[in-house]
Amino acid sequence: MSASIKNINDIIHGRLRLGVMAYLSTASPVSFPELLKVTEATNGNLSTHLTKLETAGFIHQEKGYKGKRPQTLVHLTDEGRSAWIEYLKAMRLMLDI
Amino acid sequence: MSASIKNINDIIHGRLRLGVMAYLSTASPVSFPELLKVTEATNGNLSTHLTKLETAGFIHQEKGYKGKRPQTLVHLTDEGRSAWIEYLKAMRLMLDI
DNA sequence: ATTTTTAGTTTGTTTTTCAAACTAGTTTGC
DNA sequence: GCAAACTAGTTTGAAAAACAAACTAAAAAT
Repeated sequence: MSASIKNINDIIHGRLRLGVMAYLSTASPVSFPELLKVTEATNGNLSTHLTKLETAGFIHQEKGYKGKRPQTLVHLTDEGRSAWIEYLKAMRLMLDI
Repeated sequence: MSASIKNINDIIHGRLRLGVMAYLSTASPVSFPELLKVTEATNGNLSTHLTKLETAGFIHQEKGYKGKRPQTLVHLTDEGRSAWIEYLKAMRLMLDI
């Protein structure tokens, strides 16, 4: 079947996580606050979904400091980039675009 | 923001419902059993999601008979087609494809 | 006539999503 | 210098969604 939903990665497909991945695919690393802005998510929600993406191995959260303030930099991993490319392929097929 | 996840219709975006809508966009009406086959969903799951799509006004379930057996034909509504087109637009933008 | 198959729906559990509340430290205003 | 407000997140509990097992109901097959 050409339009198989089986090939859609559910970790990436979730609405907020999709936004994060799409953004990271063009800009990585990105700070937590910047992701907050572009996704318009709440802190808690973003935090949870980043954890999920990290557990899946698609991103890495680098905990550091910017001056004296803590700052988390979110990196797209190689695995994440591969998964993203696969996701795009699957969606193109499914959506016929 | 160009890649806003806000524009992604959540009713359509759900994995199984996305499969249903994608299929219906190229073939409507379609019988319940055929949808079962192409989506590889369980009956209960498909039934639930069709109800959700119908409540949203995106499909219509025509309950009729094929010979003596009951047969549900699932139609994409005009509203459903519009929503699908919007969804495609939003995804193209988001995925940059 | 009993078993199997078709065509679904209902229901209860599991998973996911979400945002309010919380922690911890920093900067700013008085 | 200290109280208030802000930054940067995490934890947690409630609500929603997903899922499949169990059920209903009728037809077809044996």
